[in-house]
Amino acid sequence: MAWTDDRVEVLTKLWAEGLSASQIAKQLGGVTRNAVIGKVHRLGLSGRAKPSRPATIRTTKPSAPRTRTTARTTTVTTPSAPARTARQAPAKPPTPPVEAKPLPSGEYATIMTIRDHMCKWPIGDPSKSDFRFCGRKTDPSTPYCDAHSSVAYQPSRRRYPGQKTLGQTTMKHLQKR
DNA sequence: CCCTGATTCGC
DNA sequence: GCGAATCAGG
Repeated sequence: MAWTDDRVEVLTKLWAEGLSASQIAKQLGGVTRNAVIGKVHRLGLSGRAKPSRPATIRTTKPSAPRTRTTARTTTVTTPSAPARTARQAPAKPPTPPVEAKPLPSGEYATIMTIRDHMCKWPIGDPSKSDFRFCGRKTDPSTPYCDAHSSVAYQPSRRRYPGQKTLGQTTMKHLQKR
């Protein structure tokens, strides 16, 4: 399929809107995302919202030795006691009553800012960069705030027949895979 | 493994 | 000019 003027127009528009190449390709139809990207480059509009990102320097030369110019240790100033790793995902066996809610105050705790007495309920995907902790105030005895404690330690309502419900005796349920 | 864009190069 | 193949990264 040829790049007609109006198709290019659509491409340009969608690209400017921030759609991904594959999405644009899907919408245009008849082209792959590679085609879209290729066209985008040929049109000279490769980087759209590039806040201070001159160009992703890429040594793409099969025969060219790669010069690794890395080594950049981020200096981290951790106040005091390092936050213990908050593990254990929500774990929704029978019924996930409440999902993790962001802070009402709009604040979030990151792995950097989490401290003692801050709720360590995970919010988001730990593998993502937007991973946060609840961060609300907690009792000294619990890693979670009230709301999240009630979720985390919820006594399994309906257990299998023959098994008694065990209240909140599960402080140390490790999750293994 | 899914996705993203970037680049190369034969067509 | 085009875009598949490939690469590099998230």
